[in-house]
Amino acid sequence: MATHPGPVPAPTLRRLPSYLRLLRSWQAEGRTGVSCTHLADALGQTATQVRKDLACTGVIGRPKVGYDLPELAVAIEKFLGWSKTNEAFLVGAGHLGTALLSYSGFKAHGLDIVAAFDIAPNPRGEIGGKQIFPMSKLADLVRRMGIHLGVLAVPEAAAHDVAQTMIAAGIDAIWNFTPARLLVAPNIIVENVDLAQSLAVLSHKLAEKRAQRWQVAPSPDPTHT
Amino acid sequence: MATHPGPVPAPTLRRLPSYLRLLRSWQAEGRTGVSCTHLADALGQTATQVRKDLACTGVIGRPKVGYDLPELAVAIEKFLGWSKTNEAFLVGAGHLGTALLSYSGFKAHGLDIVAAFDIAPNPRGEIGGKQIFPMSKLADLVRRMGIHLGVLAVPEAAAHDVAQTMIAAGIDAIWNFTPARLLVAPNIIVENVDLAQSLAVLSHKLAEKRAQRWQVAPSPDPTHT
DNA sequence: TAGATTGTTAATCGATTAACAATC
DNA sequence: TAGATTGTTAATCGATTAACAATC
Repeated sequence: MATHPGPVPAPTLRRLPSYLRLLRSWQAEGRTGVSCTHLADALGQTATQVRKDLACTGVIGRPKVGYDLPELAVAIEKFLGWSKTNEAFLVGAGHLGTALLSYSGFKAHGLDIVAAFDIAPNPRGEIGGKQIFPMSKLADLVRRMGIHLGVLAVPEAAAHDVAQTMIAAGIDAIWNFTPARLLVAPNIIVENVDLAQSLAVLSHKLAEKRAQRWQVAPSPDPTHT
Repeated sequence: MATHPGPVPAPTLRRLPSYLRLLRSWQAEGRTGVSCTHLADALGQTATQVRKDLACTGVIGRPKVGYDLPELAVAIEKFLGWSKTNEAFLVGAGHLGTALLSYSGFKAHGLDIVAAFDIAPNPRGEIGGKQIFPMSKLADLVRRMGIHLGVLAVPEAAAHDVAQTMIAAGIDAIWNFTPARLLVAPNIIVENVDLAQSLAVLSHKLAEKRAQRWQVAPSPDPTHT
């Protein structure tokens, strides 16, 4: 490991999945090597940034040649913590919970939702091959199965109470799909999937575009008259 | 408007929804005024940052008093483009599409999904009160209803083709829930909801925590022996 | 009034980009 | 070899934080 570790910038962490995704798709096409320029071109970024981002994985590239593709892919996965599987419990088997339970792509990202909980579990008791338990069983099963991660997909009004229940049972980290901002102890990890944030960016851009459309016609450019 | 506009930093844009959310909840409790300190304390940020973020709304606060709460809330909504409703079509009425169609919270954020499309529309033809049409009707309805925004919730493999179909039909902006990175013309707005990115942050933190746990016991601190 | 809070300018911090020697 | 690409250091850029005069 050439570079001393140090804390990895959050933007780097958020870009790594896109590199990995591309590497895996190229690997499927039979490629065995890759350079920063390849990655940068495909993602609309600079080669320097890609190179710096990849440094945190500890993989050493060779001048003129680039990186060994499979080695790099494995190193990114390892760095992200995707080579070890995190078993998780999901709470809230509504529409969104059902979608998350049914999505098969998480296992490639080190996530395995092993069971779900709901105040009113569906009588058939199963979604996407995962069993649905009543909330009353949560604490006991968290302990017995040594679960550290909870996926929160309940209605907003229940978010805080359910999060407290999860934490009391021993859950360490919460992937929060509700709009609620959870107030938790500093040793608890919370990662919010905030659709409002995403909508803010999207609709502000849309509003700007709308404004531009109206601005073009009204005032004819004086330099051309 | 005291400050000249200029482009708003993206981080500011992403923080505005959290201010608005808090303001609305305080408004429901009957408060009528608010200071940057209140907001900052509640959100674990600095008052200076809140003040600078709010500047883009054009609302003027009064020293010692703070801001008029309803005025500020309305101004943020206006700035984000949430006071005008964007009508959208959703494509892909699977589990995730169903969840998005059924969620009632989007209307507060200027989004109204008015209909959905699928290659194999459910025979009952309706989810969350929204009609489901076959894909073949998409282009015609986009034009007739003047739709600018598409919500993409199809399987990854179909993402690119469906996006092209949307754009060809006249859609301007895509809220992309698939893991695919869409290659589109620069005038098309794409906002990705990237769960892999979110999982990267989450599982890297979990991996770090796991590593810390093992590092504590093995090497006893030499300064205490 | 005095103290709290504003708007804004200057200083700091962190991340991105550019430059470049080393090298396969 | 010559040219492309690496790892790393320095320069730039942008966002956050600190400082402070103005003021209700």
